Amino acid sequence: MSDANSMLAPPVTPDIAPIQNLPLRVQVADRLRAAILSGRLRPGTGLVETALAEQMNVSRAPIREAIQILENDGLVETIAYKGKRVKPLTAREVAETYSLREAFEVMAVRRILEHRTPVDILNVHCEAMMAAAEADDFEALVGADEAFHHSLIELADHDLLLASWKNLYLRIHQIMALRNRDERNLREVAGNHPPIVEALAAGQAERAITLISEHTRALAEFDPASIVETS
Amino acid sequence: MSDANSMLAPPVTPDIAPIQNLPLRVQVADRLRAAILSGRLRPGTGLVETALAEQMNVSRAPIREAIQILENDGLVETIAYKGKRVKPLTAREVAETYSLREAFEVMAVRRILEHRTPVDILNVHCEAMMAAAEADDFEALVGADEAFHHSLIELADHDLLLASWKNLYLRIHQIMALRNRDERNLREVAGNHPPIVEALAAGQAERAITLISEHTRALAEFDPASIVETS
DNA sequence: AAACAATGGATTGTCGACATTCCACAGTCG
DNA sequence: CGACTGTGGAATGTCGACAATCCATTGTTT
Repeated sequence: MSDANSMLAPPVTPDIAPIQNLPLRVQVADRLRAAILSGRLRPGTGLVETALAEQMNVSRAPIREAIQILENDGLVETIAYKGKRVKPLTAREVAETYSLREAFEVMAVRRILEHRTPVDILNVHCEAMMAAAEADDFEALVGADEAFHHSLIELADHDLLLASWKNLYLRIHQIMALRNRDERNLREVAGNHPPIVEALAAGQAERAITLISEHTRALAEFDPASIVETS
Repeated sequence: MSDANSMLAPPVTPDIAPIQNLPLRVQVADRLRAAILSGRLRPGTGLVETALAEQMNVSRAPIREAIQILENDGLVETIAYKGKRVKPLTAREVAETYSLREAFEVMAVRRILEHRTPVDILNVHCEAMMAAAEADDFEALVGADEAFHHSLIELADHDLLLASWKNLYLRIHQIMALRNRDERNLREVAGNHPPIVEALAAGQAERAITLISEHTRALAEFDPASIVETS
């Protein structure tokens, strides 16, 4: 039986997948977050603990904790003794979200240039975007775009910046899911990425910062008004 | 009885002060936060729910929620089924905290200049700092410094930036409480503020950005190594 | 003696029940 | 009619008890 290796060979048998036992609050939070980010739970929707608990067949405790997690994500707000609801999105918040994102991405670019970090990996994502645009695969295009920017922030080698950016990007996910996405414009904007990589690789600070700044602003200007909720 | 005014006159009677009934979790969170920010609860200290519940004479539920609030503040971390503890501070985290703060303050300065926002209010805090320095009142000096920067961010008129800055400043509080503060240097640094206000008032963009950037970096360079925890 | 299994303590995770608070709606008094 | 009062429902807030998990330590087997 002790055939050859002393270490356990990774059992790649697909049958018995790695059984994951996450706390209920995490499972609940993940589900609710996905629902919010996909737009299925629209801003303003009330979240009632007892109802959710019954629907998901768990007690209220994990529901409460899950909702608090989403509150930390900035996706839900609580009004004491009254109720919790998906945080409404005002036009102002949307604008602020994008402007803060711009600041984060500019900061990342600055750090990449200061440290002369290699940026080859960004080309991979650029190519993925091109391929997605060719294949008319809109979802893949959006995914590659996020991967590009995520990598950009990661290259800045700044954990706190990365965490802040991720948190902010949650809301960007939500915004993108809610508005009528104009596929043509987005496809245009996709073409902005390669020049950014070029400027970074060439160490052209001013140009890189200007490009990333304008790129982020372009993303913000799709339709900043189609989100506002009244109820 | 209906003496003169139709509206209820504000009963300034000091006897019956506005009784405030905050949720227990908030009271608990406030207390714990104060303890952490003041350095009484040092990084690495374990937080045991049952112990805290008994000490504070409440059940575990509000304790759990309070700790989760502190987790959102970035002051506490949880290891599932094992324990919760005050988040240890690494030298890297301290450096990242200050560099992100710099980015926030620079962003605020940029916005203030773009909108030509009047900055008179900042002079008030500058004067308060001078007075505190004269009177050798260290606590007041620190307080006025925070008030200055808080006002600076507020003038940027960007709610999301303000919220992010406040959250970040929590950790700066903690850091300042933990390290051996060098009063002389801080008093020197205090003198940096008036030129910033001047540059802002004069609309000198480059100068203002450079000044606020250098000022923030100076704050970071007190003693970036006296914090690290091992336990 | 070394490796493995089991047991116990400590801590968090989850549950169901009860308490508190707020709001809206009715009811009453002027 | 208008304003105040009270009552009910609905939601969150809090509680105490039990379950699940991890880790260290002990015991056992080879």
